[in-house]
Amino acid sequence: MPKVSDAHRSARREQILDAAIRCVGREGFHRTTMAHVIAESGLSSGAVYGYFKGKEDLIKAIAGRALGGFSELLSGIANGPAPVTVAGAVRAMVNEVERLGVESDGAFPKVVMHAWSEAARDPEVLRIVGENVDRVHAAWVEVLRRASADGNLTGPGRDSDMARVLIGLMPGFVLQGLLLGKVDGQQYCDGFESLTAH
Amino acid sequence: MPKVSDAHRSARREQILDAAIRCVGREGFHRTTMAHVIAESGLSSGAVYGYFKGKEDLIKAIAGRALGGFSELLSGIANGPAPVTVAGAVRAMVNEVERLGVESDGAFPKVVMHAWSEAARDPEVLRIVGENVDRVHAAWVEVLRRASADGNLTGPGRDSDMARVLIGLMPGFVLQGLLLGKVDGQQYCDGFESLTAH
Amino acid sequence: MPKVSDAHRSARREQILDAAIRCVGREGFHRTTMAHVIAESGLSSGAVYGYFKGKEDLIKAIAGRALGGFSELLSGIANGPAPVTVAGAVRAMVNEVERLGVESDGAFPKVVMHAWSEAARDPEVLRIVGENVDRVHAAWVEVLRRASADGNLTGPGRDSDMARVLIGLMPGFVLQGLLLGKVDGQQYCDGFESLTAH
Amino acid sequence: MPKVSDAHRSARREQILDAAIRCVGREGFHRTTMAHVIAESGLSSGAVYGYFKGKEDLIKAIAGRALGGFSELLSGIANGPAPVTVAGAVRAMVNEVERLGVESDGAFPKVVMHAWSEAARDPEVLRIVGENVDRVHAAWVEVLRRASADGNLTGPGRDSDMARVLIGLMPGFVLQGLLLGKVDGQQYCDGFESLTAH
DNA sequence: CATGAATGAGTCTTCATTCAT
DNA sequence: TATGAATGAAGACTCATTCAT
Repeated sequence: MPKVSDAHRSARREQILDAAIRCVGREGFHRTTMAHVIAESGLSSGAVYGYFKGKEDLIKAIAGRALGGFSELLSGIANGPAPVTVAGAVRAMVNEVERLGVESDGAFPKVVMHAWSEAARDPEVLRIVGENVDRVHAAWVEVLRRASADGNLTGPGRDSDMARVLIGLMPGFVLQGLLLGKVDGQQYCDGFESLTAH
Repeated sequence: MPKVSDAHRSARREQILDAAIRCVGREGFHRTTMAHVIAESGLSSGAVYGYFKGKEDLIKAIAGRALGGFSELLSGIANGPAPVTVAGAVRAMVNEVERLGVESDGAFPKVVMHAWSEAARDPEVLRIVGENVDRVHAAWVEVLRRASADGNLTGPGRDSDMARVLIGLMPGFVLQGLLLGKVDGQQYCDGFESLTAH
Repeated sequence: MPKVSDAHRSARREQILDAAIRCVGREGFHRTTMAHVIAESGLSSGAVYGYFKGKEDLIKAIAGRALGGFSELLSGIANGPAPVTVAGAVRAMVNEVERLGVESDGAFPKVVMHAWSEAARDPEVLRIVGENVDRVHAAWVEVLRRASADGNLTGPGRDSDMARVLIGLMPGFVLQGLLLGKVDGQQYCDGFESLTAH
Repeated sequence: MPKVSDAHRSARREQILDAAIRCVGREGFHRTTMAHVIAESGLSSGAVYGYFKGKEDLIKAIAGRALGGFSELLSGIANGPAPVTVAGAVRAMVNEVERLGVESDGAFPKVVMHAWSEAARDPEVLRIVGENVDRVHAAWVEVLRRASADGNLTGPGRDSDMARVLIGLMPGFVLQGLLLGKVDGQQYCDGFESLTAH
């Protein structure tokens, strides 16, 4: 089938990437074999290699996706119409993690965890994940400034440092969700509010 | 009766485990081969297999170690002589992470990350890591109670929920330390204090 | 009746064959992939397969070309107007090898070498190359007879045996040209004359 | 079986190399698969890879062997007790080629051909084969000088140039032996003598 | 007719584990 | 007990060829 449209090519790439994400959610990057991905995608090995140069390429593509939307989410809040509180933004972040987890049938938090682990050994993945985290950091800083402007963050303190801690809430939540089956997002947010609003 | 003393056996086990941790710090669990561990330990393959049943056994032993001392650290604070604040305990935890990182020549945070990732796919590792996290959770609850008793935690809120968030500070710190080279522990603590003490 | 003229078909075949020869000159028969040939020819895979049944067919076509013109060259000398000497014919052969090497940008001697190597394992190629060599042998016999008739070959000896040796001068020259960068044709001819005319 | 003697290791290497040579004699370098070599050697894949780094390593080892003994043969003649003639040395060379062909059950000339072909595309093999040819060239020069000293080579001419031609007699003989089933060594030598002693 | 995406058998290579010495 | 050579089941990737469009 020659002369395939760009849309078709791009749909095929997604198809493979989705299959790969399901596999990685089950087995991690290194126990996922190309044969698994190939079978899960419903394509032939040759076809998969036509869309991704190899396993590393696939891993990098997955890592790039793993933390895709969070900076947008936070930026959206920071620049949205509603008054902004830090606790509210945390709640939105936690809700998004839970939503993605359900949507992906549990794969999302595992894939994210594997991506972080992979970043610890592969400089390319490190760069990709690091850039994502930088974007999220910038978005948290925006949120903090807006919260401050809205009068909901009265104390002193460098936004950059606080943003670091706020970023850390996600790995903390994801990890515990993974380890303990299901950490209740509501309770996590309550815990955060209790700590910050005593 | 064994020909070698238990102390000798135990020292050999440590020797292998230390070698394996260095390897895993470099390459992760699945890219670390038994040949790497064998070479790094300076023993023969037969010898290594005399102390560990196989690679899985080694992985589980590493995972068991990865988060070993934190519950004791926090319990010590909770039951220590000095007045306790949450921020102070966070500071102690962050210091400990930094100390272990330096002591292990950078391997510690990476190994921890790999252990969490592995917990996402291996139920055995999940159990081991989960138990560790449970102990840390219990220790944070102790810290919170003591801080409350010392009059340093005035607000309402369930200790259990707050402990979840406090646990989460470690993955957050470890991850960012990994991704961004070196997150300054001092700034991380400052950020936490700013968020909580506005 | 074909929609494209025979001349067009034939030109396309040449185009593909030339591309394939360049590829084989670079990588040999077995490391040259059809994808290489397709890219080098500027056609589509379907087009290439329209002109050649497959890779084997292409290999045989190249092998058939590799030693094409030498029997004609020698026959031409044997039946030409000028007085014939063996040394002169050798010189003509060496010149032709050098000319083809330059013309093909270095591909010719390599392709010839690969064709001989392939003849050692593929009976079809063996037949093709063997027939070529037989023709060259017959042409050398013609040359020897003419040289004899011209009074330039005085000794006894079976023409057939001498022709075998004379054929061998080409592989010897091609091989050394390949291995040693560039064997000077002049010196090679001088060496031959020195050996034969002491 | 640990602690194997060097002799054992070296015997195993030979065992693998011999198996590989038989395979290459049948199928050439690139159609010989590692699986063929492994089966022919009677060892496991892991064992073969314990003695050779990979297929390339095996190819280079074979190429290094292909033309091993000829410089020694010629040097031996040049420095031997008997009076030396060029024709006699050619006869010895031809006999050696025939002997090796018989000894290897026909593999030798084919492997040599494949090695030359491979030298045309792999710089490493080129170096190995080129060094061998250089040694043979030096040995032919020795032969020519000795023949001269013995009064059996009366004409002028540069030894180096004549040696080039004499080297070329081998590829010529090997190739024709391959292409035409069996070129008679006796007749080849007769042809050479007729050409040089008219 | 031409195109080039898709196929899938076939290759090289690795590595956890065993066991004869 | 200690050794390390040997095993062989996977695993990642390639490439000649086909055929739907």
